[in-house]
Amino acid sequence: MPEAHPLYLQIALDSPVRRLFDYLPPAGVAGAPPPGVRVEVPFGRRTLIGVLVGCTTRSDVPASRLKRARRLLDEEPLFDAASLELLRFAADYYQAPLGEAIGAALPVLLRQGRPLYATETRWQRVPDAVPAGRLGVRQRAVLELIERLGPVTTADLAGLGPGARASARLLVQQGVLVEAEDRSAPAAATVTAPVPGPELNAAQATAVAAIDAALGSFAPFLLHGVTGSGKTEVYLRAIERVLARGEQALVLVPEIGLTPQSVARFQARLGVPLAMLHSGMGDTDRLLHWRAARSGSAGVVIGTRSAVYAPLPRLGLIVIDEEHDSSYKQQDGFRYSARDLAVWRARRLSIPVVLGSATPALETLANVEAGRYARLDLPSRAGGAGKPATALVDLRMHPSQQGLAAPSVAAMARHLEAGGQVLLYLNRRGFAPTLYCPGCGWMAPCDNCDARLTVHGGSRRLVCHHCGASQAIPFACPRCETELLPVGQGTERIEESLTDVFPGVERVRIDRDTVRSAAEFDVALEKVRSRQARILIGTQMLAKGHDFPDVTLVVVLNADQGLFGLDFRAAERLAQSIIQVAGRAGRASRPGEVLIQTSCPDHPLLTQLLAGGYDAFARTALDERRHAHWPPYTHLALLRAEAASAADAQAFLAVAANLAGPTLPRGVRLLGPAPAAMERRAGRYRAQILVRAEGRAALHDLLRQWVPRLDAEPSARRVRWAIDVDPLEVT
DNA sequence: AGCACGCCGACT
DNA sequence: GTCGGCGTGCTC
Repeated sequence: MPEAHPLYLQIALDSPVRRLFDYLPPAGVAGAPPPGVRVEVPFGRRTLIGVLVGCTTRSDVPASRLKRARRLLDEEPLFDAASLELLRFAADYYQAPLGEAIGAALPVLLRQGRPLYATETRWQRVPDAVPAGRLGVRQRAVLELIERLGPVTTADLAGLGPGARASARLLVQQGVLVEAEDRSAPAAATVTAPVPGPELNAAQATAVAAIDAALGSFAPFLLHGVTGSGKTEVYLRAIERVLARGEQALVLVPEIGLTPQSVARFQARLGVPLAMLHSGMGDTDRLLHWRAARSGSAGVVIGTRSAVYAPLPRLGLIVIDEEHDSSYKQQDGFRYSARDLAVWRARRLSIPVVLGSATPALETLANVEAGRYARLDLPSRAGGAGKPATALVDLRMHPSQQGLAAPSVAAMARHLEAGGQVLLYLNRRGFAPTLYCPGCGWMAPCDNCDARLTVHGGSRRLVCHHCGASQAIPFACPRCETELLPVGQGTERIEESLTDVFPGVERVRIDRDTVRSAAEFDVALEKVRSRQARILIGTQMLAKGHDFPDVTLVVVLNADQGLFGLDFRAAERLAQSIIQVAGRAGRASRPGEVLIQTSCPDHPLLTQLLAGGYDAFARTALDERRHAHWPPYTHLALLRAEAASAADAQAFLAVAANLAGPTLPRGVRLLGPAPAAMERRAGRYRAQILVRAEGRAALHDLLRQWVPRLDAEPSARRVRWAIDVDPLEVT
């Protein structure tokens, strides 16, 4: 019978083609399946699994070229309407194919076609079917078991010993048994008695009350509290209220912050089943936890960036811990900000969202300033530890000896003498950042990048921190044969020089070279906690999340690196690092001390930070941003291109600039095309156009016309290009 | 992104 | 003669 109305399925496919694809419904499917179900379709010469996002009776593609979908994989949608809307918004906002956004939201195994629900195989008799030939012992045993119990599961068969499953399969082949996949009952949720939390201080109680009063409506909060002020306790109390209403909570944490200990703390305090979503988990685990979130059996989901898409049928609160953390922005492929999408999701669902940080992003502070977010302050450190005394060490007056100025060494001696631990922070790994020839001025360059090679002593190699290339350290200058000199300080060199400065004092270095896995991190942390190590040397890794209760002195070895960064966010990042790393000091009863080594002690950023803390710094920095027309007072998108030749990349961007149109939307400007700060990287030449807009709507008006034109542009195929909306780095 | 087709160099 | 290099083009 011919169909009365043609019905086409609009399918989102995880393919870089920024388009939906129309298909005829699978054979035997009548009516419109619900959006959100997975569909297996032929695509070119391959078979892909996509997600149905809508049905239509008209298609731009001639009917003769439409293929028929193979089959539906689901009876019910994987995403509810609100989740699908979030994904549509994300794809539109970040100019990504919807299929790519959906791909980010789905566990790998579901993308590969694994069933939505956990299933269990059951075997049962085919009525009246008789075995064709003689049966083996094991096959008879299987049939007898089914005679007694009815349909049996794998677990039942296991009692018959090994090989019972194979026997059952043989019987299926003979037509005596049939095999069915049944939805298995979800594993019983483990519920423990909640452990009561500590007494709240006044500020904490106020914060909890404010969040509690907002439950059931959209209300964004900035929970601003210094390290150790008890933000987590506020999250926990707020989540308790949410759970009491029969709702679920979503907690986003930075990549490094999701440790078994922090999950265990949530689990113990709340006493509800908790799902965890983390990129480090195996595919099977991820699927199990995703299912627990979707079924509602998990009361709380705690996860990193991609957990913002977790399916939560009764979501009542979102928490974003360390909201300023850059790991919330995906830096490749589908470049979304989990923090910003979380706020959007909260608005869509009319629920509160809590952004916690000791060093909020300037964007977030601007939202507070504009009255869009309510601010909740946790001023004092829980446990009453005082603010650390912070001072600058002027490197012009006290030249550093192997990275350490005399006042820093004296302070270290004092704190070690008093039984404290010392933390040295230097955001530069390796032995020395340059290998220099005093004879002719040559500095070992990377062959593939516009960068110098870093000297690594441990491996006795020169390593490029941008492309990963490495080579043996040359014995002498290749140009003039003079003996070469490592110049500058890396964490490795600092650690080595401490042998002379503090002989016999045990130390531990924590950076990507010494700590490659979570297990190694735990070993290093244990050395610190057990006080076996007295001095810690480390990079950014040390500034995030982990507490070092016995550290009483923090030395920031080189603040100058961040003072003159090319990126407009360099100062913000430096201030955040300093405050975060300083927060590691003096957590216990002992007062902490922080020293910041710099050649520019008069730099306003540093003086502001010292005199008025992060808030004072932020006010100044926001003023500067306003005057310089940077975010959060403007909105950015970055079109990056890279190609084997500099000319190709530049040529494409010149075409791209023209494609933006003779008249740009009001308030929109194109800055560039210009070469990237490091033009050559990993052997490819990079260039970019920065789009700056007064208003977000105007920016997106441009992007929605521009990006499809770039897609259609033939010369675009000669380069790799990508668009980054709200980029974190613009250099 | 895959996966084809297609048109020019070094090997059995 | 053909194996295979990666340029160009398409996927409902």
